[in-house]
Amino acid sequence: MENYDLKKEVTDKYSLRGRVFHKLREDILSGRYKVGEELREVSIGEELGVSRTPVREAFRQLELEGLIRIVPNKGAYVMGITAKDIRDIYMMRSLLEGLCAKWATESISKEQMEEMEENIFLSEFHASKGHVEQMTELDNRFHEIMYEACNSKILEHALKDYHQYVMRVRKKTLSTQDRSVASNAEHRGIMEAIRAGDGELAQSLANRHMINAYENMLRNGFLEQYEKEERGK
Amino acid sequence: MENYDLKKEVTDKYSLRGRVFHKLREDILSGRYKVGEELREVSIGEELGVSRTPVREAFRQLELEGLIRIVPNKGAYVMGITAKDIRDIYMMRSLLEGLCAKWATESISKEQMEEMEENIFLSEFHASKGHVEQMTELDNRFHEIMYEACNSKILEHALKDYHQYVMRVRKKTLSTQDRSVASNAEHRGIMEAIRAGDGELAQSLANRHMINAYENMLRNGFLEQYEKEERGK
DNA sequence: TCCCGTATAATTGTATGCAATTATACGGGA
DNA sequence: TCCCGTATAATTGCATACAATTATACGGGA
Repeated sequence: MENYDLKKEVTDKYSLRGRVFHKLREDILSGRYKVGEELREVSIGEELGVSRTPVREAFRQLELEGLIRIVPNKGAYVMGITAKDIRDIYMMRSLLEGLCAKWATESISKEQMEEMEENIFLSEFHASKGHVEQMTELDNRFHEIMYEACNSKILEHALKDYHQYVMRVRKKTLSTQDRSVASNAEHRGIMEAIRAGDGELAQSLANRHMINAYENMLRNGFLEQYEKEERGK
Repeated sequence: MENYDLKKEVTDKYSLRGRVFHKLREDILSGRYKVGEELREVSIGEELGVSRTPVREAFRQLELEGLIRIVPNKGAYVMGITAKDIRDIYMMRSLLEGLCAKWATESISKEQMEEMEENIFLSEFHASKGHVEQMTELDNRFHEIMYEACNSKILEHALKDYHQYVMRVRKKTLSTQDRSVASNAEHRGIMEAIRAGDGELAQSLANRHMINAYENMLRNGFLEQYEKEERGK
Protein backbone atom coordinates (compact mmCIF):
# COMPACT_ATOMS: atom_id res chain seq x y z
CA MET A 1 0.00 0.00 0.00
CA GLU A 2 3.01 2.26 -0.37
CA ASN A 3 3.90 4.53 -3.23
CA TYR A 4 1.95 3.75 -6.36
CA ASP A 5 2.97 6.92 -8.13
CA LEU A 6 5.39 5.33 -10.50
CA LYS A 7 3.22 2.36 -11.20
CA LYS A 8 0.26 4.58 -11.88
CA GLU A 9 2.22 6.63 -14.36
CA VAL A 10 3.27 3.55 -16.22
CA THR A 11 0.00 1.67 -16.13
CA ASP A 12 -1.92 4.80 -16.94
CA LYS A 13 0.16 5.34 -20.02
CA TYR A 14 -0.59 1.89 -21.26
CA SER A 15 -4.23 1.69 -20.30
CA LEU A 16 -6.50 2.44 -23.18
CA ARG A 17 -8.12 5.39 -21.47
CA GLY A 18 -4.70 6.78 -20.60
CA ARG A 19 -3.54 6.47 -24.17
CA VAL A 20 -6.66 8.12 -25.53
CA PHE A 21 -6.32 10.92 -23.01
CA HIS A 22 -2.69 11.63 -23.79
CA LYS A 23 -3.19 11.40 -27.51
CA LEU A 24 -6.16 13.74 -27.59
CA ARG A 25 -4.40 16.17 -25.29
CA GLU A 26 -1.39 16.20 -27.55
CA ASP A 27 -3.47 16.60 -30.68
CA ILE A 28 -5.53 19.43 -29.27
CA LEU A 29 -2.52 21.33 -27.97
CA SER A 30 -0.60 20.82 -31.18
CA GLY A 31 -3.49 22.21 -33.15
CA ARG A 32 -4.36 19.07 -35.06
CA TYR A 33 -7.97 19.65 -34.16
CA LYS A 34 -9.38 23.03 -35.00
CA VAL A 35 -11.10 25.16 -32.42
CA GLY A 36 -14.78 24.40 -32.25
CA GLU A 37 -14.34 21.07 -33.99
CA GLU A 38 -16.61 18.34 -32.75
CA LEU A 39 -15.04 15.16 -31.42
CA ARG A 40 -17.20 12.09 -31.88
CA GLU A 41 -16.78 9.18 -29.56
CA VAL A 42 -16.98 6.54 -32.27
CA SER A 43 -14.61 8.26 -34.72
CA ILE A 44 -11.96 8.76 -32.07
CA GLY A 45 -12.48 5.23 -30.87
CA GLU A 46 -12.17 3.74 -34.32
CA GLU A 47 -9.10 5.80 -35.05
CA LEU A 48 -7.41 4.42 -31.97
CA GLY A 49 -8.95 1.00 -32.13
CA VAL A 50 -10.85 1.19 -28.88
CA SER A 51 -14.48 1.29 -27.86
CA ARG A 52 -16.42 4.32 -26.70
CA THR A 53 -15.97 3.66 -23.00
CA PRO A 54 -12.34 4.71 -22.61
CA VAL A 55 -12.92 7.57 -25.03
CA ARG A 56 -15.77 8.90 -22.93
CA GLU A 57 -13.70 8.74 -19.78
CA ALA A 58 -10.87 10.57 -21.47
CA PHE A 59 -13.36 13.21 -22.59
CA ARG A 60 -14.43 13.84 -19.01
CA GLN A 61 -10.85 14.46 -18.03
CA LEU A 62 -10.14 16.69 -20.98
CA GLU A 63 -13.18 18.74 -20.12
CA LEU A 64 -11.90 19.43 -16.65
CA GLU A 65 -8.59 20.50 -18.12
CA GLY A 66 -10.52 22.98 -20.20
CA LEU A 67 -9.33 21.50 -23.47
CA ILE A 68 -12.76 20.43 -24.64
CA ARG A 69 -16.26 21.34 -23.72
CA ILE A 70 -18.93 18.69 -23.37
CA VAL A 71 -22.48 19.70 -24.09
CA PRO A 72 -24.81 17.07 -22.65
CA ASN A 73 -26.48 14.89 -25.26
CA LYS A 74 -24.78 16.83 -27.99
CA GLY A 75 -21.08 16.39 -28.19
CA ALA A 76 -17.56 17.37 -27.29
CA TYR A 77 -16.06 20.47 -28.84
CA VAL A 78 -12.44 21.57 -28.92
CA MET A 79 -12.02 24.68 -26.84
CA GLY A 80 -10.22 27.66 -28.19
CA ILE A 81 -7.80 29.80 -26.32
CA THR A 82 -8.18 33.50 -26.85
CA ALA A 83 -5.48 36.12 -26.75
CA LYS A 84 -7.01 37.33 -23.52
CA ASP A 85 -6.83 33.85 -22.00
CA ILE A 86 -3.14 33.77 -22.79
CA ARG A 87 -2.63 37.17 -21.26
CA ASP A 88 -4.54 36.15 -18.14
CA ILE A 89 -2.54 32.99 -17.76
CA TYR A 90 0.75 34.81 -18.11
CA MET A 91 -0.26 37.33 -15.47
CA MET A 92 -1.33 34.57 -13.13
CA ARG A 93 1.77 32.56 -13.88
CA SER A 94 3.91 35.59 -13.25
CA LEU A 95 2.66 35.71 -9.67
CA LEU A 96 2.74 31.97 -9.12
CA GLU A 97 6.15 31.43 -10.69
CA GLY A 98 7.44 34.12 -8.39
CA LEU A 99 6.01 32.29 -5.40
CA CYS A 100 7.45 29.08 -6.75
CA ALA A 101 10.91 30.56 -7.08
CA LYS A 102 10.73 31.86 -3.55
CA TRP A 103 9.72 28.51 -2.17
CA ALA A 104 12.27 26.73 -4.31
CA THR A 105 14.93 28.84 -2.65
CA GLU A 106 13.98 27.28 0.64
CA SER A 107 13.47 23.72 -0.54
CA ILE A 108 15.60 22.96 -3.56
CA SER A 109 17.68 19.82 -3.27
CA LYS A 110 21.30 19.46 -4.23
CA GLU A 111 20.41 17.32 -7.23
CA GLN A 112 17.82 19.79 -8.45
CA MET A 113 20.24 22.65 -8.07
CA GLU A 114 22.78 20.77 -10.12
CA GLU A 115 20.29 19.92 -12.83
CA MET A 116 19.30 23.57 -12.98
CA GLU A 117 22.88 24.72 -13.42
CA GLU A 118 23.46 22.10 -16.05
CA ASN A 119 20.23 23.11 -17.79
CA ILE A 120 21.39 26.70 -18.09
CA PHE A 121 24.81 25.69 -19.29
CA LEU A 122 23.29 23.56 -22.03
CA SER A 123 20.74 26.21 -22.91
CA GLU A 124 23.44 28.76 -23.50
CA PHE A 125 25.35 26.30 -25.63
CA HIS A 126 22.37 25.43 -27.82
CA ALA A 127 21.36 29.06 -28.07
CA SER A 128 24.76 29.91 -29.48
CA LYS A 129 24.33 27.13 -32.02
CA GLY A 130 20.75 28.03 -32.85
CA HIS A 131 19.36 24.63 -31.94
CA VAL A 132 15.72 25.58 -31.60
CA GLU A 133 14.40 22.15 -30.67
CA GLN A 134 16.79 21.64 -27.78
CA MET A 135 16.35 25.19 -26.53
CA THR A 136 12.61 24.77 -26.27
CA GLU A 137 13.05 21.47 -24.51
CA LEU A 138 15.52 22.92 -22.02
CA ASP A 139 13.40 25.98 -21.41
CA ASN A 140 10.44 23.77 -20.51
CA ARG A 141 12.61 21.66 -18.31
CA PHE A 142 14.01 24.67 -16.45
CA HIS A 143 10.57 25.63 -15.33
CA GLU A 144 9.66 22.08 -14.43
CA ILE A 145 12.72 21.76 -12.24
CA MET A 146 11.63 24.85 -10.38
CA TYR A 147 8.08 23.52 -10.02
CA GLU A 148 9.39 20.31 -8.55
CA ALA A 149 11.85 22.12 -6.31
CA CYS A 150 9.27 24.32 -4.63
CA ASN A 151 8.10 21.40 -2.52
CA SER A 152 4.42 22.09 -3.01
CA LYS A 153 2.36 19.51 -4.84
CA ILE A 154 -0.46 22.00 -5.21
CA LEU A 155 1.60 24.79 -6.72
CA GLU A 156 3.54 22.34 -8.86
CA HIS A 157 0.34 20.94 -10.27
CA ALA A 158 -1.15 24.36 -10.98
CA LEU A 159 1.95 25.63 -12.74
CA LYS A 160 2.39 22.49 -14.81
CA ASP A 161 -1.19 22.88 -15.91
CA TYR A 162 -0.75 26.45 -17.05
CA HIS A 163 2.57 25.66 -18.60
CA GLN A 164 1.01 22.96 -20.76
CA TYR A 165 -1.92 25.15 -21.55
CA VAL A 166 0.11 27.81 -23.27
CA MET A 167 2.55 25.35 -24.82
CA ARG A 168 1.36 25.73 -28.35
CA VAL A 169 1.94 29.46 -28.18
CA ARG A 170 5.30 29.12 -26.53
CA LYS A 171 6.63 26.80 -29.17
CA LYS A 172 7.00 29.61 -31.62
CA THR A 173 8.07 32.16 -29.08
CA LEU A 174 11.57 31.03 -28.40
CA SER A 175 12.47 30.77 -32.01
CA THR A 176 13.66 34.35 -32.12
CA GLN A 177 17.34 34.48 -31.38
CA ASP A 178 17.45 37.57 -29.19
CA ARG A 179 14.59 36.47 -26.99
CA SER A 180 16.19 33.12 -26.28
CA VAL A 181 19.42 34.83 -25.29
CA ALA A 182 17.53 37.17 -22.97
CA SER A 183 15.49 34.28 -21.62
CA ASN A 184 18.62 32.34 -20.80
CA ALA A 185 20.05 35.33 -18.99
CA GLU A 186 16.88 35.58 -16.95
CA HIS A 187 16.99 31.90 -16.12
CA ARG A 188 20.54 32.32 -14.97
CA GLY A 189 19.53 35.23 -12.77
CA ILE A 190 16.78 33.20 -11.13
CA MET A 191 19.08 30.23 -10.64
CA GLU A 192 21.76 32.37 -9.03
CA ALA A 193 19.27 34.01 -6.70
CA ILE A 194 18.01 30.58 -5.66
CA ARG A 195 21.56 29.34 -5.17
CA ALA A 196 22.40 32.40 -3.11
CA GLY A 197 19.32 31.79 -0.99
CA ASP A 198 17.78 35.15 -1.85
CA GLY A 199 14.09 34.26 -2.04
CA GLU A 200 12.84 37.78 -2.55
CA LEU A 201 15.14 38.33 -5.49
CA ALA A 202 14.30 34.97 -7.03
CA GLN A 203 10.64 35.84 -6.70
CA SER A 204 10.86 39.20 -8.39
CA LEU A 205 13.10 37.85 -11.15
CA ALA A 206 10.77 34.94 -11.90
CA ASN A 207 7.94 37.41 -11.81
CA ARG A 208 9.63 39.63 -14.32
CA HIS A 209 10.68 36.68 -16.47
CA MET A 210 7.06 35.82 -17.20
CA ILE A 211 6.12 39.39 -17.98
CA ASN A 212 9.05 39.65 -20.34
CA ALA A 213 8.10 36.41 -22.06
CA TYR A 214 4.58 37.69 -22.51
CA GLU A 215 5.63 41.09 -23.78
CA ASN A 216 7.96 39.45 -26.24
CA MET A 217 5.05 37.46 -27.62
CA LEU A 218 3.04 40.63 -27.99
CA ARG A 219 5.87 42.48 -29.71
CA ASN A 220 6.30 39.75 -32.23
CA GLY A 221 2.62 39.46 -32.96
CA PHE A 222 2.48 35.84 -31.87
CA LEU A 223 -0.93 36.41 -30.45
CA GLU A 224 -2.55 37.85 -33.51
CA GLN A 225 -3.77 34.50 -34.72
CA TYR A 226 -5.68 34.07 -31.48
CA GLU A 227 -7.23 37.50 -31.51
CA LYS A 228 -10.26 36.56 -33.49
CA GLU A 229 -10.47 33.00 -32.32
CA GLU A 230 -13.72 32.22 -30.64
CA ARG A 231 -13.98 30.24 -27.51
CA GLY A 232 -15.27 26.77 -28.41
CA LYS A 233 -19.01 26.77 -28.86
CA MET B 1 -25.63 26.53 -31.46
CA GLU B 2 -25.71 29.51 -29.12
CA ASN B 3 -25.24 29.58 -25.40
CA TYR B 4 -25.63 26.16 -23.86
CA ASP B 5 -24.21 27.20 -20.52
CA LEU B 6 -27.48 27.27 -18.69
CA LYS B 7 -28.78 24.16 -20.32
CA LYS B 8 -25.60 22.35 -19.53
CA GLU B 9 -25.81 23.33 -15.90
CA VAL B 10 -29.33 22.03 -15.70
CA THR B 11 -28.91 18.89 -17.74
CA ASP B 12 -25.66 18.12 -16.07
CA LYS B 13 -27.28 18.30 -12.71
CA TYR B 14 -29.94 15.86 -13.75
CA SER B 15 -27.79 13.47 -15.72
CA LEU B 16 -26.81 10.46 -13.69
CA ARG B 17 -23.12 11.14 -14.01
CA GLY B 18 -23.66 14.73 -13.00
CA ARG B 19 -25.60 13.69 -9.94
CA VAL B 20 -23.02 11.14 -8.91
CA PHE B 21 -20.25 13.68 -9.40
CA HIS B 22 -21.93 16.38 -7.33
CA LYS B 23 -22.96 13.99 -4.60
CA LEU B 24 -19.53 12.45 -4.20
CA ARG B 25 -17.91 15.87 -4.29
CA GLU B 26 -20.23 17.07 -1.57
CA ASP B 27 -19.71 13.98 0.55
CA ILE B 28 -15.95 14.13 0.27
CA LEU B 29 -15.76 17.83 1.09
CA SER B 30 -18.15 17.47 3.99
CA GLY B 31 -16.05 14.69 5.41
CA ARG B 32 -18.61 11.90 5.07
CA TYR B 33 -15.90 9.77 3.56
CA LYS B 34 -12.73 9.48 5.55
CA VAL B 35 -9.35 10.17 4.08
CA GLY B 36 -7.86 7.09 2.49
CA GLU B 37 -11.24 5.40 2.29
CA GLU B 38 -11.76 3.29 -0.79
CA LEU B 39 -14.70 4.07 -3.04
CA ARG B 40 -16.05 1.07 -4.90
CA GLU B 41 -17.84 1.55 -8.16
CA VAL B 42 -20.61 -0.91 -7.40
CA SER B 43 -21.30 0.28 -3.84
CA ILE B 44 -21.57 3.89 -4.93
CA GLY B 45 -23.68 2.85 -7.88
CA GLU B 46 -26.06 0.81 -5.76
CA GLU B 47 -26.34 3.55 -3.20
CA LEU B 48 -27.40 5.98 -5.89
CA GLY B 49 -29.29 3.48 -7.97
CA VAL B 50 -27.13 3.74 -11.07
CA SER B 51 -24.77 1.45 -12.91
CA ARG B 52 -21.00 1.58 -12.83
CA THR B 53 -20.63 3.61 -16.02
CA PRO B 54 -21.69 7.03 -14.71
CA VAL B 55 -19.86 6.33 -11.47
CA ARG B 56 -16.63 5.62 -13.31
CA GLU B 57 -16.93 8.81 -15.31
CA ALA B 58 -17.57 10.80 -12.16
CA PHE B 59 -14.48 9.21 -10.63
CA ARG B 60 -12.34 10.44 -13.50
CA GLN B 61 -13.51 13.96 -12.90
CA LEU B 62 -13.05 13.79 -9.16
CA GLU B 63 -9.53 12.58 -9.70
CA LEU B 64 -8.66 15.62 -11.76
CA GLU B 65 -10.10 17.83 -9.05
CA GLY B 66 -7.73 16.13 -6.68
CA LEU B 67 -10.50 14.84 -4.44
CA ILE B 68 -9.80 11.19 -5.09
CA ARG B 69 -6.90 9.24 -6.42
CA ILE B 70 -7.40 6.39 -8.84
CA VAL B 71 -4.89 3.59 -8.77
CA PRO B 72 -5.23 1.57 -11.98
CA ASN B 73 -6.80 -1.83 -11.51
CA LYS B 74 -7.04 -1.23 -7.79
CA GLY B 75 -9.47 1.42 -6.79
CA ALA B 76 -10.35 5.00 -5.96
CA TYR B 77 -9.22 6.47 -2.67
CA VAL B 78 -10.35 9.65 -0.98
CA MET B 79 -7.53 12.15 -0.94
CA GLY B 80 -6.58 13.95 2.17
CA ILE B 81 -5.63 17.55 2.49
CA THR B 82 -2.67 18.32 4.68
CA ALA B 83 -2.07 21.43 6.73
CA LYS B 84 0.69 22.30 4.29
CA ASP B 85 -1.69 21.99 1.34
CA ILE B 86 -4.00 24.44 3.03
CA ARG B 87 -1.17 26.84 3.69
CA ASP B 88 0.01 26.59 0.09
CA ILE B 89 -3.45 27.23 -1.24
CA TYR B 90 -3.94 30.26 0.94
CA MET B 91 -0.64 31.73 -0.18
CA MET B 92 -1.51 31.11 -3.82
CA ARG B 93 -5.01 32.45 -3.33
CA SER B 94 -3.63 35.52 -1.65
CA LEU B 95 -1.78 36.44 -4.83
CA LEU B 96 -4.57 35.46 -7.17
CA GLU B 97 -7.35 37.12 -5.18
CA GLY B 98 -5.26 40.25 -5.26
CA LEU B 99 -5.02 40.04 -9.02
CA CYS B 100 -8.72 39.32 -9.16
CA ALA B 101 -9.58 42.39 -7.10
CA LYS B 102 -7.41 44.53 -9.34
CA TRP B 103 -9.06 43.25 -12.48
CA ALA B 104 -12.49 43.52 -10.92
CA THR B 105 -11.80 47.20 -10.37
CA GLU B 106 -11.53 47.60 -14.11
CA SER B 107 -14.36 45.33 -15.14
CA ILE B 108 -17.02 45.17 -12.47
CA SER B 109 -20.56 45.83 -13.70
CA LYS B 110 -23.12 48.06 -12.04
CA GLU B 111 -25.19 45.05 -10.96
CA GLN B 112 -22.19 43.26 -9.50
CA MET B 113 -21.17 46.38 -7.61
CA GLU B 114 -24.65 46.63 -6.17
CA GLU B 115 -24.72 43.00 -5.16
CA MET B 116 -21.38 43.43 -3.48
CA GLU B 117 -22.58 46.41 -1.46
CA GLU B 118 -25.72 44.56 -0.51
CA ASN B 119 -23.69 41.52 0.45
CA ILE B 120 -21.61 43.54 2.87
CA PHE B 121 -24.63 45.23 4.34
CA LEU B 122 -26.27 41.88 5.00
CA SER B 123 -23.05 40.37 6.32
CA GLU B 124 -22.71 43.07 8.90
CA PHE B 125 -26.31 42.58 9.92
CA HIS B 126 -26.01 38.82 10.34
CA ALA B 127 -22.68 39.19 12.11
CA SER B 128 -24.31 41.41 14.70
CA LYS B 129 -27.00 38.79 15.20
CA GLY B 130 -24.56 35.90 15.26
CA HIS B 131 -26.19 34.07 12.35
CA VAL B 132 -23.35 31.74 11.48
CA GLU B 133 -25.01 29.97 8.60
CA GLN B 134 -25.88 33.14 6.69
CA MET B 135 -22.50 34.70 7.37
CA THR B 136 -20.69 31.77 5.84
CA GLU B 137 -23.00 31.84 2.86
CA LEU B 138 -22.49 35.58 2.35
CA ASP B 139 -18.77 35.33 2.80
CA ASN B 140 -18.57 32.70 0.08
CA ARG B 141 -20.77 34.77 -2.15
CA PHE B 142 -18.64 37.88 -1.69
CA HIS B 143 -15.66 36.12 -3.12
CA GLU B 144 -17.66 34.62 -5.94
CA ILE B 145 -18.95 38.02 -6.96
CA MET B 146 -15.40 39.22 -7.18
CA TYR B 147 -14.38 36.16 -9.20
CA GLU B 148 -17.17 36.82 -11.65
CA ALA B 149 -16.45 40.53 -11.79
CA CYS B 150 -12.81 40.16 -12.78
CA ASN B 151 -13.82 39.28 -16.32
CA SER B 152 -11.41 36.40 -16.66
CA LYS B 153 -12.82 32.93 -17.14
CA ILE B 154 -9.44 31.45 -16.40
CA LEU B 155 -8.84 33.25 -13.14
CA GLU B 156 -12.45 32.79 -12.09
CA HIS B 157 -12.19 29.06 -12.65
CA ALA B 158 -8.93 28.76 -10.75
CA LEU B 159 -10.15 30.72 -7.76
CA LYS B 160 -13.46 28.88 -7.58
CA ASP B 161 -11.50 25.66 -7.54
CA TYR B 162 -9.29 26.68 -4.67
CA HIS B 163 -12.21 28.19 -2.85
CA GLN B 164 -14.08 24.89 -2.98
CA TYR B 165 -10.98 22.99 -2.08
CA VAL B 166 -10.53 24.64 1.28
CA MET B 167 -14.26 24.86 1.95
CA ARG B 168 -14.33 22.18 4.60
CA VAL B 169 -11.75 24.05 6.58
CA ARG B 170 -13.37 27.40 6.09
CA LYS B 171 -16.72 26.25 7.43
CA LYS B 172 -15.44 26.30 10.94
CA THR B 173 -13.28 29.36 10.53
CA LEU B 174 -15.86 32.06 10.48
CA SER B 175 -17.64 30.83 13.54
CA THR B 176 -15.52 32.99 15.80
CA GLN B 177 -17.24 36.29 16.35
CA ASP B 178 -14.23 38.59 16.21
CA ARG B 179 -12.85 37.11 13.03
CA SER B 180 -16.15 37.52 11.24
CA VAL B 181 -16.30 41.17 12.24
CA ALA B 182 -12.75 41.72 11.04
CA SER B 183 -13.48 39.80 7.85
CA ASN B 184 -16.48 41.98 7.12
CA ALA B 185 -14.40 45.08 7.63
CA GLU B 186 -11.84 43.75 5.18
CA HIS B 187 -14.53 42.95 2.64
CA ARG B 188 -15.82 46.48 3.00
CA GLY B 189 -12.36 47.86 2.42
CA ILE B 190 -11.92 45.84 -0.74
CA MET B 191 -15.35 46.83 -1.99
CA GLU B 192 -14.70 50.50 -1.40
CA ALA B 193 -11.35 50.33 -3.17
CA ILE B 194 -13.02 48.69 -6.14
CA ARG B 195 -15.79 51.27 -6.12
CA ALA B 196 -13.27 54.08 -5.96
CA GLY B 197 -11.41 52.52 -8.90
CA ASP B 198 -8.21 52.08 -6.94
CA GLY B 199 -6.95 48.80 -8.32
CA GLU B 200 -3.65 48.81 -6.48
CA LEU B 201 -5.35 49.28 -3.15
CA ALA B 202 -7.98 46.63 -3.89
CA GLN B 203 -5.18 44.25 -4.79
CA SER B 204 -3.19 44.75 -1.63
CA LEU B 205 -6.28 44.59 0.56
CA ALA B 206 -7.49 41.35 -1.03
CA ASN B 207 -3.99 40.07 -0.68
CA ARG B 208 -3.91 40.87 2.99
CA HIS B 209 -7.43 39.54 3.51
CA MET B 210 -6.34 36.02 2.59
CA ILE B 211 -3.26 36.16 4.78
CA ASN B 212 -5.38 37.32 7.68
CA ALA B 213 -7.88 34.54 7.13
CA TYR B 214 -5.09 32.01 7.09
CA GLU B 215 -3.38 33.39 10.17
CA ASN B 216 -6.67 33.36 12.00
CA MET B 217 -7.04 29.69 11.25
CA LEU B 218 -3.57 29.04 12.58
CA ARG B 219 -4.18 31.05 15.74
CA ASN B 220 -7.31 29.11 16.49
CA GLY B 221 -5.74 25.75 15.84
CA PHE B 222 -8.15 24.92 13.07
CA LEU B 223 -5.42 23.18 11.21
CA GLU B 224 -4.29 20.87 13.95
CA GLN B 225 -6.60 18.10 12.85
CA TYR B 226 -4.95 18.11 9.45
CA GLU B 227 -1.42 18.11 10.77
CA LYS B 228 -1.09 14.37 10.99
CA GLU B 229 -3.42 13.55 8.16
CA GLU B 230 -1.77 11.63 5.42
CA ARG B 231 -2.29 12.30 1.81
CA GLY B 232 -4.61 9.58 0.44
CA LYS B 233 -2.72 6.43 -0.31
C1' DT C 1 -40.17 29.41 -52.93
C1' DC C 2 -40.28 29.20 -48.11
C1' DC C 3 -41.80 27.46 -43.70
C1' DC C 4 -42.58 23.88 -40.66
C1' DG C 5 -43.94 19.36 -38.83
C1' DT C 6 -42.83 14.59 -38.95
C1' DA C 7 -40.07 10.56 -39.79
C1' DT C 8 -35.56 8.79 -39.93
C1' DA C 9 -30.75 8.67 -38.88
C1' DA C 10 -26.94 9.77 -35.98
C1' DT C 11 -25.08 10.53 -31.53
C1' DT C 12 -24.75 10.50 -26.69
C1' DG C 13 -26.29 8.31 -21.95
C1' DT C 14 -26.62 4.26 -19.35
C1' DA C 15 -26.65 -0.70 -18.27
C1' DT C 16 -24.63 -5.00 -18.56
C1' DG C 17 -21.46 -8.79 -19.80
C1' DC C 18 -16.92 -10.53 -20.13
C1' DA C 19 -11.82 -10.28 -19.65
C1' DA C 20 -7.92 -8.87 -16.92
C1' DT C 21 -6.11 -7.70 -12.71
C1' DT C 22 -5.83 -7.67 -7.82
C1' DA C 23 -7.24 -9.11 -3.11
C1' DT C 24 -8.38 -12.90 -0.01
C1' DA C 25 -8.71 -17.46 1.94
C1' DC C 26 -7.00 -21.80 2.50
C1' DG C 27 -3.88 -25.56 3.01
C1' DG C 28 0.66 -27.80 2.84
C1' DG C 29 5.41 -27.77 4.25
C1' DA C 30 9.15 -26.35 7.25
C1' DT D 1 3.35 -21.56 14.51
C1' DC D 2 4.70 -19.22 10.49
C1' DC D 3 5.58 -18.77 5.62
C1' DC D 4 4.16 -19.10 1.09
C1' DG D 5 1.99 -20.87 -3.16
C1' DT D 6 -2.37 -21.72 -5.20
C1' DA D 7 -7.28 -21.42 -5.83
C1' DT D 8 -11.14 -18.52 -5.37
C1' DA D 9 -13.52 -14.26 -4.95
C1' DA D 10 -13.86 -9.43 -5.64
C1' DT D 11 -12.91 -5.48 -8.36
C1' DT D 12 -11.62 -2.75 -12.16
C1' DG D 13 -10.96 -2.18 -17.55
C1' DC D 14 -13.14 -2.49 -21.67
C1' DA D 15 -16.69 -3.75 -25.18
C1' DT D 16 -21.24 -3.92 -26.54
C1' DA D 17 -26.34 -3.47 -26.47
C1' DC D 18 -30.13 -0.67 -25.80
C1' DA D 19 -32.55 3.75 -24.43
C1' DA D 20 -32.90 8.70 -24.73
C1' DT D 21 -31.81 12.70 -27.02
C1' DT D 22 -30.60 15.48 -30.86
C1' DA D 23 -29.65 16.33 -35.82
C1' DT D 24 -31.15 15.71 -40.59
C1' DA D 25 -34.02 14.89 -44.56
C1' DC D 26 -38.16 14.98 -46.66
C1' DG D 27 -42.70 16.33 -47.99
C1' DG D 28 -46.94 19.03 -47.63
C1' DG D 29 -49.13 23.44 -47.26
C1' DA D 30 -49.22 28.42 -47.73
